[in-house]
Parts: sequence; C-alpha cells; structure tokens
Amino acid sequence: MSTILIVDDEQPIRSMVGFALGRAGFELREAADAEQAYAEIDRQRPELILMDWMLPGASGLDIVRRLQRNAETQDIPVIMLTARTEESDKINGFSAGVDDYISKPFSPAELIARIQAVLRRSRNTQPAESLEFAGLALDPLSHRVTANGVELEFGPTEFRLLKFFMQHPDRVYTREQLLDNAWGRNVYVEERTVDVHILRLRKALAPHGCDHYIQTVRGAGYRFSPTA
Amino acid sequence: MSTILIVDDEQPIRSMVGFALGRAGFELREAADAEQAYAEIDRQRPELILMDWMLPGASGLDIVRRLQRNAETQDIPVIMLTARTEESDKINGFSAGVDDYISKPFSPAELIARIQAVLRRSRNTQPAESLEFAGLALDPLSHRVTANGVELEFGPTEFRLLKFFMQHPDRVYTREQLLDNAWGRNVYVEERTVDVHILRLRKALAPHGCDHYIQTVRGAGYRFSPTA
DNA sequence: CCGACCTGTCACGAAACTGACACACTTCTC
DNA sequence: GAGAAGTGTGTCAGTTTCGTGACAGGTCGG
Repeated sequence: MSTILIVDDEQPIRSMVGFALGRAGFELREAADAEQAYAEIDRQRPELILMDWMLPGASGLDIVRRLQRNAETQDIPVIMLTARTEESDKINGFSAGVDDYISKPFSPAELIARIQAVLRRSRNTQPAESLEFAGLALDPLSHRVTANGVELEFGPTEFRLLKFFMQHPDRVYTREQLLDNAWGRNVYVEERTVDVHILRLRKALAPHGCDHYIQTVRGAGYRFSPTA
Repeated sequence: MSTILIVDDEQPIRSMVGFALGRAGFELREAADAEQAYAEIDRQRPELILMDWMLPGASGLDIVRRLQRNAETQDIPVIMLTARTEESDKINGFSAGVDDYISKPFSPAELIARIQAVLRRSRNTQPAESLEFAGLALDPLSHRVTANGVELEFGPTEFRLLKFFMQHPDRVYTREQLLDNAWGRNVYVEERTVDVHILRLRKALAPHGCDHYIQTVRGAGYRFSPTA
C-alpha cells in the first residue's frame, strides 16, 4: 500500500484526489500549506508527493527544492499539479527533481495512471536497500556512503552517479547514458563533464582502495565492477 | 540515413538547421506551416521532427497533439524549438509526447547531440546476450572478454571485430565484409588493415590457446570457428 | 555582502589506438 | 624450381581518447 501526500490549499481538490486515490488503493495524507507538508513528510515518509503549483506563502517548487536539499527527502518522487493560467511563470521543475506534471483540470484516470507510472519508474531506480560491494556501501535512504566503515562525503551529482553505478554493476555505460541517468534526460551538459565527476569519485574512493572499482573502457564509457 | 523534418516559418532558421544537419549526415526536409508539415509527413514518414513552438495559425503543440492522435504518426519523436526557456510550456509538451526541447538560440553541436540522443532512445535497442565458445566469452554489456576466466584487453576496433566474429561463427567473411561490419559501411580503410587486426586478435588469444579460433581462408578472407 | 561549496567547461599532456607500409614468409601455378 | 599472388608481422607516426589541474559561475547559508 502506497502512501501519497497531497499538498494543496484547496480543500475540494484534496477531496477529489482523495476519493480517486482511495478507489485505486492508495492511502492519502493531506497538507494545505508548506508547514503542514514538512510536518507530514517528517512524520512519515510518503512514497510520492502531489504538489500544487501555487500555494499560499511558498510556491510548490520552493518546497521541492528544499526537499531536494535534504538527504532524507531527496528521492521522494514529486508530481506537480499546475493550472493553465500560470504558464507564464518561469520554472525549472524538471531540473529541480519534479518527475511529472499534471494540468488542472485532470481526470481521476489520468491521475492514477501518472502516479503509477512515476512509482514504477522510481521503484526501478530507487531500491530502498543498501547497496554494498566489497567494503563500499551506499545507503539510498540515509544518503550515506561508507568505505570500510569510514564515511565519505559526496556532492549530490557524485552521489547520484555512484548510486547509479552501484545499482547497475558490471556493465558499461556511455557518457551519454550516464548523463541520462545521473543528471537527467532533459539537461544538456558536455560529455566530458562525466570524466571530471568520475575523477572526483575516484579521488574520494582512492584513500580506501576502492578507486579501481570504476573502470574506463576506452572508446565505450565507464563501468562499475568491484571484482575487477 | 535519417530523414528529419523541420517545421518552422522562419527561413533563416531552416537554412541554419539544414546546414548543421547536412554536415552531420542527416537528410532534411522543410515545412513552413502546419499544412506543409502534414503534407510532408504524409509523403514520407520522417524519423524525427523538429517543431517550432510558434507557428502562424496553429502552434507547434497543436500539430504534435494531432500527430499523437494518428496511429501512423504517433510514435515519431518530436523535438520542440522554443523561443525561450518557458518551462511551463515544457510541462504541457512532455505530456503531449514531445521528446525533448531546445531553446533558441542553440548551437549546431547541441542540436546534433539532442537529435542523436532522441533517436537512440526511440530506437529499440535490444540487450545483447553474452557470447561464448569453448572457454572464450564475450559480454557486450560489460564490454569484457575472458578466455578460460582470464580477462583480455582489446581496443575498440578489435573488440568489434571479435564480437562480429562470435556473432557469426563458422562462416567466411571477406576483408571487405569485415570492414563493413566491424568498422562501418562508409569508411575507407585498406583491406590489408584487417590482416593487422586479425594478427592482434590472435596475439591476444594465443596465450590462452584460442588463436586458432580465427582461421585464414586463403583467397577468401577469415573465419571464426572454435571447433576447427 | 561574503565565503564555502558544488558544478560544468576548458586546456594541456599523456597514453592508447589505429592505419599504413615494408618486408618476410607461405602457398599456388606453371 | 621460379615467379606470382596472398598472407604474417614488426614498426611507426598521426589521430583519438582520457586524466587532470585550473577556473569561473552559481547556490546557499550566515
């Protein structure tokens, strides 16, 4: 049973969504503003957040950005609820970590379909279990990496990159694929940037003898393989 | 080679894009408005559409929505050309089936990169299986070759050559065929170069007794046959 | 506003890869 | 057996690819 949090100041919307989700077998919790949202998330981590675009006080995007900065809440998928009248707002939702958008008004069927699509995607890429290979451990939930018991510090990008590698070990990925998976599909950065982050990962891993876990495959890309 | 359709009412833009795409080996067709776009798509299905956001009469998004409703055209990937990064427009576009966005002005390099990324994603890339013959194993996913458990190092060309051989065992290929398949259809290299790479393959395989897997067929070419 | 941190890009040198060539060697033809 | 044709192999320079340090812009908290 998935727990879903809706953050919207309009009570009718919350009711409608609650009704639709209830029929589809989701458990819904509600928040009317940013403060309640933080409180609810803190009380129990939801599996997905439906975030209204306009809220009294803070915009939904502000909340998403703040969630992104927090290691505990960073990987909760978010679906934005937007209204047509706000199209002129300049936003950068996808790069902030928003997984999908739904325009109001929406049908219950569309809502359910999108929620399930996002959940399916995020479950594939976010196993809640800790990943460990030969002394190198990464825990997606606590957002922590340890090598032989010693905690390592990584920036968000390097963390995502290492997480992706550890989720798909022993397989070569091109720079482009790594950009798609650790950066996002809709960002345009130079492929060589991947090299730099690989370097930074290796540098951080080197003191613990784990730098060779990431191998260069000339002409193809990079591979995470702790056994080699 | 891929045929790409650009739908844009500004002739200079079409020319610039045409120039950039021509250099990258794409064939470009042009449409200045919705009517021409439909006509071009109907005449020959393009592999990808570059759609201007603002068009006289209909917006690019309207065209995309209409294409989406038609079974024949709904799976043609679309890249939107937007005047500015109006992210809120992206919201509606992604849900309508737009695959990517490029903000004007854009560089030719970015255009090419995004087109190739979208094309690659939309093409069904079947995961290749691991190939093994008598102790010699090649895994396309991890990009690894092992002989009796020992890992062997190969450059990109030798790897492609060996992969092709192992995908088509027990069959003679001329040097020209090998160049076509392991190098590429439209590259010009001396046929004798194949000999050199065969030599390098054999050299790498020899310490593990696998060098005789590749046989010379005098006057014809080479053959991969582990049993012979 | 400042300073710490994260990020993307660039430039440079090092290393690896590649294709070509020359020559030695084998096989075939007469 | 001689010559011709086809193939094996060592070598080398040009090119490509990668590692790495430096740096500027951005973000965020104070």
